[in-house]
Amino acid sequence: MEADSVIRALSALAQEHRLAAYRLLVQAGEGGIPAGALAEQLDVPPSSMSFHLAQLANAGLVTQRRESRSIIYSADYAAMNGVMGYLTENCCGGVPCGDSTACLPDSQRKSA
Amino acid sequence: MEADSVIRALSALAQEHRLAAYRLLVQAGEGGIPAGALAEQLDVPPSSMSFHLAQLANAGLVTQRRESRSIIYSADYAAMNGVMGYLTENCCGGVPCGDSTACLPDSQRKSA
DNA sequence: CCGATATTTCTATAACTATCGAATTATAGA
DNA sequence: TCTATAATTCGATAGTTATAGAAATATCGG
Repeated sequence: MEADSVIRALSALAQEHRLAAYRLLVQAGEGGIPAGALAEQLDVPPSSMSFHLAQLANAGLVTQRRESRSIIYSADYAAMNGVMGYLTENCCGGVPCGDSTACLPDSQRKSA
Repeated sequence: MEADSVIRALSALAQEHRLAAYRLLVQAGEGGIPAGALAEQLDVPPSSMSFHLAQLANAGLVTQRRESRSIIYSADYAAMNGVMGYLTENCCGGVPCGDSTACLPDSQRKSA
């Protein structure tokens, strides 16, 4: 992962409504949440929500799929892990440290 | 950790020079790096670097200490871990997942 | 105290970002 | 096709952030 895409991801998350939406999506898992439901839960007008979701999608943090009239957003865990890995890379001056940052939905988990 | 301080931390990191500076500090460990050395390594004018370091400090991501004429900045690992924990909280819809995000310098490590 | 070094604060300007109503596009059911 | 629902794009405005030179502050050695 390179600096530029990490910056886009961090910028995307650095906003009240987007951070809140993203966390709901992270917690929702693979099923995702439709745009309208996010707008309602966060009490943000649909056009604003759409703007924010577009930023998250553009940053690669979420994916979208149409399902009938709804557009369902879900968190992309790989992107999140990439960002966290970038931040902790070679941390602590070479001292070994427990920086295993990993969060995967069931389907992407390596069978142990 | 609450939303507001996480947003400040993410905003602080969502900028080319600050992200680069922060990573150098993360890698430098507890010894830290003086402001001038960061400005030089990143090829940023001192006044701009100072502005950016102030943002990182304000977000709680770095600490500063004076040492003779220099001001030495170091990464605050606890803050970084707080941010990552906030992002991954309750991830993956309740499915247990390896989201142990932790990065500590030697001195803050719990003796196992 | 003086000159040199290290860094910050001030100031102005340019560029970017958020907001949200209105208009538009896409889908579904009768 | 008509109507309702779901979401996005457009457009104007307000607010925030980055930039970097010049001036100010702090520290050190002699």
